[in-house]
Amino acid sequence: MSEPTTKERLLDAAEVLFAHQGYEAVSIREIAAEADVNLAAINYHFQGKENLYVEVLRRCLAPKREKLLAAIAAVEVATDDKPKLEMLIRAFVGTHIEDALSSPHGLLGLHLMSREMSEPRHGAYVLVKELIGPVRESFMAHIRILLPDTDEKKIQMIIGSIVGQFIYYAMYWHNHLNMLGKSEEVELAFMSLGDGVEDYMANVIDHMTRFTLGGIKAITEGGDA
Amino acid sequence: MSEPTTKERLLDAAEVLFAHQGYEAVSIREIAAEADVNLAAINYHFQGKENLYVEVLRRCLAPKREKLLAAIAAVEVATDDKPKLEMLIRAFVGTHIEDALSSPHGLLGLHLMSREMSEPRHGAYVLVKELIGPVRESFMAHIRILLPDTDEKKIQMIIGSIVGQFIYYAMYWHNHLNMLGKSEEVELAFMSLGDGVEDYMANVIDHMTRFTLGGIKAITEGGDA
DNA sequence: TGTACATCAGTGAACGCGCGTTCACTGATGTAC
DNA sequence: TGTACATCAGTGAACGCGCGTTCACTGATGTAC
Repeated sequence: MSEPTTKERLLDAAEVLFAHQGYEAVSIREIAAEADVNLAAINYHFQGKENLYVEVLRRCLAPKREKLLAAIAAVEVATDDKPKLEMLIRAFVGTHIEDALSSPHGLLGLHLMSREMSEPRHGAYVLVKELIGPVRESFMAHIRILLPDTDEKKIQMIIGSIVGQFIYYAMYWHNHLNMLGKSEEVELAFMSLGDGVEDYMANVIDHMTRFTLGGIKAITEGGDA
Repeated sequence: MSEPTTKERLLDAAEVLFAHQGYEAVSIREIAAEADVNLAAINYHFQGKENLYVEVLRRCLAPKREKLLAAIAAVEVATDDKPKLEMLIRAFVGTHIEDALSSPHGLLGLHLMSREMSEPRHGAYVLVKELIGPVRESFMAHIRILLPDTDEKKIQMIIGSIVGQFIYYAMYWHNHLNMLGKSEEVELAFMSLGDGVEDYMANVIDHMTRFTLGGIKAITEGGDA
């Protein structure tokens, strides 16, 4: 492949920095230095820091959306003799976790979702809605079919419980990585983290799938209230 | 009561601002203006913005810890003919949610926990460990007794699932409030929010208790893996 | 083929602003002798 | 009781710094005639 253009190098550098430190904590001087590019090039190519951020997000949320939609759709065509609800939950949770922990792209997307959750600032959150919204719709549609007698409110709460969990578990891993570098005397580790990222992901996916299925069962089988 | 001192007014103003906007987004000029106090008074009384933040946190996390420890302890002395696990979960989740949504104190504490989760910056997170750590220990000890044959790893994951959920639900409400003011055309509302904060809290506590109990059942009754 | 002009990627230096912080100061209250 | 000094809460103005952004510019490539 040919060597990346200035614009691409800026996007690459910005992605890593934003993913690890968040929007405000990164200065465009850092980004320019990391990309080995002139400071003014950022404004030349992106007309400002904000817009660079949006472009970085667009570039990392789009593949995430495709992966998730594909994973959800794959459940549809699976053989009928397996419990579809479990497959659906595992596909949704697994794809999210793996995407978030396997690449800076994924980490950034997650960081953003988490960030927008606690402070929905700039136009960035419109992007989140735009790119992640369809995934949510698709997932909800499948859940509705698999849990036909469950009212909308319960379904929304179930999804809230799932999203809350995986954001927490993914952020937990992310912090673990960050803390390793700083090596202060304090330990963040509430949970043991398993043996490497592969091990951690497998544990989390398995736990979340079982826990969530149990939760759904408890929510849907009782009387409505 | 006597009129609050300059120091107290600074703490009060800083608490509200930090709780709603986070640490970096608030300038000490805003705080001083809101407290109707001279700018330099912040450094006179607190030797810097960072330390003011820490003092605000200390003031709001300490009562939170006491409430939570009391709620957990209350389960211990309850009559024996009720399911203790459900009481414990409900007490933990309910106290957290109610504290977080009923006062700026609580909201700030939650915001911090969430913030430290995604970016464990300054010494503030040491405070979180110090003040919230004992709550976690107490909760875990009770869980261990109620689920005697469950290994430590599973218990840690269960707590992760609980904490992830309530941070998500509390932040969701918080964002809802923030968005109301801005009134952009976009809607944040993935979930319907119920009729006021009382209604929302009741719904969330009920949902989370049932969902979590179901999840715990599913995790603990199957074979180990 | 040669000249004139337009477009475009990239550059170096500076600008203006808001930030947290500092400093010399005031005026009131308390304390020692 | 009176004087001298120390302590303390609070003040107004300025400082230095890093930030995102702007501006005039260069040099290379493409296009028209």
